[in-house]
Amino acid sequence: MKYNFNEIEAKWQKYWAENGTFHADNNSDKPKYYVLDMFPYPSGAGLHVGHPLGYIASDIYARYKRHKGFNVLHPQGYDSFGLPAEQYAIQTGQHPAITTKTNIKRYREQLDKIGFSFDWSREVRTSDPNYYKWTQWIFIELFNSWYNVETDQAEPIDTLIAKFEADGNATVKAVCDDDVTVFAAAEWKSYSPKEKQEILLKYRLTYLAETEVNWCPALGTVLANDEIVNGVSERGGHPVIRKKMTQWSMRITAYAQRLLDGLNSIDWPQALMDSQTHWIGRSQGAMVTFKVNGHDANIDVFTTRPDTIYGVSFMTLAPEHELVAKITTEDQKEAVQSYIEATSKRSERERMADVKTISGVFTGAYALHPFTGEKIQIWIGDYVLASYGTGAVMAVPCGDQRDYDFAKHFGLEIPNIFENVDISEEAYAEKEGVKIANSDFLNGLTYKKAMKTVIYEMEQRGFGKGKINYRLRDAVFSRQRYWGEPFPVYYVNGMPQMIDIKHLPITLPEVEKYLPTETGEPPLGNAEVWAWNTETNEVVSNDKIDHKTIFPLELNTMPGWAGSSWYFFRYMEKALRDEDFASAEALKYWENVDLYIGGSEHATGHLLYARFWTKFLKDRGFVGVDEPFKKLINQGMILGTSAFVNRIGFNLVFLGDFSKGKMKMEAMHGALDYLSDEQKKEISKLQEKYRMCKDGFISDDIFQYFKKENLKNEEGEKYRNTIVDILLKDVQKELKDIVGDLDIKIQFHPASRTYNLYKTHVPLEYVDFSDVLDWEKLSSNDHQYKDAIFFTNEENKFKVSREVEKMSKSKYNVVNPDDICEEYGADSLRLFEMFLGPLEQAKPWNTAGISGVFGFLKKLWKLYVGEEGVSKVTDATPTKDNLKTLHKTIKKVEEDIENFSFNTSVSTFMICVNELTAQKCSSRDILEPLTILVSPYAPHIAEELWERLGNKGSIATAKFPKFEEKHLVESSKEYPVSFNGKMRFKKELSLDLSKEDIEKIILEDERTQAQLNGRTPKKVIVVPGKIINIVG
RNA sequence: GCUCGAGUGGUGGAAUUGGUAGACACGUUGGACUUAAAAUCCAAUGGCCUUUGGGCCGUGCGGGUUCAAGUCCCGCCUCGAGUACCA
Repeated sequence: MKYNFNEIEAKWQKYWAENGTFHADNNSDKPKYYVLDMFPYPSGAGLHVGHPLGYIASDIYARYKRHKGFNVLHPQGYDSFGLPAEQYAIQTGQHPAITTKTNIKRYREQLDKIGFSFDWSREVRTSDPNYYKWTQWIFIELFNSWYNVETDQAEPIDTLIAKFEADGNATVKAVCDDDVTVFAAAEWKSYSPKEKQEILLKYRLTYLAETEVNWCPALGTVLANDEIVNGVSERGGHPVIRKKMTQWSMRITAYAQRLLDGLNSIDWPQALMDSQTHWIGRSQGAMVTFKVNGHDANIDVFTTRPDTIYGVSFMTLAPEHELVAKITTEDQKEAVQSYIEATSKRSERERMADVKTISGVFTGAYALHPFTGEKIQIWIGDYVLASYGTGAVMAVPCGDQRDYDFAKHFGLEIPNIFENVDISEEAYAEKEGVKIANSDFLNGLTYKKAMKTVIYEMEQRGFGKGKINYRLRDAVFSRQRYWGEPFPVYYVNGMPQMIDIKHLPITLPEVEKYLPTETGEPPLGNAEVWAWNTETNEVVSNDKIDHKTIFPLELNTMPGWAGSSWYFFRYMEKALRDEDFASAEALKYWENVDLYIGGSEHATGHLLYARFWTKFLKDRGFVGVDEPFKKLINQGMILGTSAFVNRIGFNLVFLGDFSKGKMKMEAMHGALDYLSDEQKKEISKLQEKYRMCKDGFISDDIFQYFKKENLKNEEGEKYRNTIVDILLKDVQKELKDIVGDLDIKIQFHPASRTYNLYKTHVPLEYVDFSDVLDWEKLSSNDHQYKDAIFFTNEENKFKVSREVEKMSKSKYNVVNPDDICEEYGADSLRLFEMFLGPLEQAKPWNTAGISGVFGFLKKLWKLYVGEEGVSKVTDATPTKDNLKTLHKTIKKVEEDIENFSFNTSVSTFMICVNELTAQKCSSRDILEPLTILVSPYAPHIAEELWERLGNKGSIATAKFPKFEEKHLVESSKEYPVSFNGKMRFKKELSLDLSKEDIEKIILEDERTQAQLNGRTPKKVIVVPGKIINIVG
């Protein structure tokens, strides 16, 4: 009987769904294990073969853990808020909720076909109001919290208010805005409620503040730092400018150190931890205050090298620095003004691309060196970033290359404060290996000692102190978008008010248009019913706003990362609840995610924010763990193999182009005068047509030849003319149909001597395995190729060229898993995706190899099932070889799964089945355990064979076979015998033999004698059980 | 520029603590079965030489350590990923 995968897979998928086979239990005697995938964004394009790679890996692990006796939680859901749904809505007017629902349905169908062991009963959708109710709840809790530095954790805001009431804020150690002023308890009590709220906002973990944000005009929204790549938006690649706006922010900086420390307790890829470490960017140094000469103003600078303070010869401020306007002298005003204007015009990207150009301007003002009291010039320059540190630097040109270059460029002094160091060419930026000189009390000290000494001195004298600075910025939390979580916030007198938790969720209002309003407000500005009635506690129509009991609601929505920052906790509960996001028992039982699999692109976004929220929830006692994901694996991207056609483009123009006034009269012989208007029109059409189809496509083999030989040489010229001739012939023929015998010549424009070569993606469906393009089908189906000319090779075939790149719709290189499931089955797809290579590695998709795993499954099937569907399995006692094969496989597969080396276990299965087939093994004692081994990888066929073996119910929790060493114990070994490290022959020897015995036997072997050819070996190395090496 | 990772047959990739390089597949070639195709099975398959015994070369390049190096050390080259004036 044939291996009928379609039938088997449908049967078992139905069985699993009907029996709830993979529903996890929150009470169990078994140890728990939580396996999670990064949940997908349900895009309109559906799943491609790259998506399931990580899901297959985690599914194998989840199924393996079930066999190993764990109570496994393996949920799945959808990150269903987001930009693409909204942009689709803008284009089509379709409500994002509807497109999202459609997309989710499609995703679910595709996922189900692959046979994942997901517990769908716990499904999460971030756009579901019953889910985002709790996202809103977390936001409120963040608002109602502050970060106490003394206890090093978040606390309810009430404890802060209590401190204010008792002692004012002087003794409070909190992470807060820089601009808080000191007040006493009495003052606090005298403040109006509004003043109190304004002060508290500076302490809250989520706060509303006017800050410089990344504004993306094209997307009409602000973006967080991690959403910007190379100075442009991650989505769409639009320019981003800096703009001052009032926005919600998350005080993630309060957690900088804990986010850094936490990395030591988790098992994540080094590269990922490195990028988080770098993103957080801890640097240790000092904050130093410089007085501005003649002004009542100070410039604070952060430096990692306070030891070089005597090398300071000027200061540089960012052009945006707030003091610039104040301190600039009358003489320099114009120069400074025009410099600031020039830099502000440059986009972030331009500034980054152009790091070599040194620019800056002197403000005319001077600072006073805190130790020497010397006057030092204050400059502005755009190499100083407003967003890092204090936006100002103390320039030490002898010790910092940027300061050095700046000083050189503007002819500033470069004092040397290092012993025996040449700074005539470049700065000396090393910390170690040098002693400080010309620095008063620091002379002769090394870096470490000088640091300690100078910080101590500065603290004593009161103009500086040791400080740790982080690169990490607070995260902007507002988005000017429609399709996101609405804030549970309304405004009274411009002050934000939280809606009481018991009235959540505040659901997204209906709007007519999803674009921002004309006044620049977010799309929620289009909502007509978007005001909060504080008496009835409901959302009411905007026209009722009276600012007494009915107030306007927040118009921004939350960013994409809000819903994904806590979803892993939601899965711990069986269903959505009214009273909490998950019960305390469920949270306690499941703790955190044991294994998390997903892409590395979330390194500084999702994975950082999720850690931040988890730590916050832990501080406030809502969850019991400090880190959300214990172990994390990044799956590599599956790349698509795109197909290109090479295009050679000529400028095909009529001599005498009367429509463009480019006529060459001598070529015309006045012939045009005889043309009727009708004919002129026809000729115009013809021109238009051939302007449109000025392309010749060249088969790749010919193209490669020309690339090598160049079209300009003689051979190339000949070919070029051939193309031209073919084109010409067509044009002439058509022209003749119009003008009859009139003498109108068609030629190529002189410009056609130049030609362009370029590539165009073609859909993969027109290309076969041997890269041959069905160009006839392509040109008849695809309008843009309708009039194209394809130049084929000698065999009259057209070959495309190939390139490996990221799968995307626009590149026509997307491969859909449904087709594979249909043709080879889900088990083949699963095995094949694993067999492609190591999980973490990026790899191109190439379907050619799928027949290998498919063939394996057929062989596996044939081991159990005979021609007529009769079971081949017998109760025969397994042979020694049978047992050896089985146990070898158990050992390897177990090791491989534990090491996430799924590709090698697929080969192990192949070897095992090949061997058992050769051994004609039919023994149940071998085949039954083998079924369990295969089950995590190819669950459908495993279930079917398990049933055919006479077992009742699912194989899912069958006990993983136990490896027994005794079956692998050998009495002899075929030793490789090497001479000077090169293997020459093999000899079967008993493992009982001593080193001496082995040496003796080997030296007596005639092949050894032949190799030695009379020489005496200098040395004989015998590693028992491994190798023999003879030197000499 | 900096940080990290990777370079192995025609292709994807194996190779435990330094111990038989190329497992397992794909592809290719030849063969069996078949009217034919598909499917299946068998054999060969790193390169070069060969008197058919075998020999030489071979894991990006150049050195080194070692009885033994894809694996360890030093210096380069190439590719990929991340990051980008971080004071």
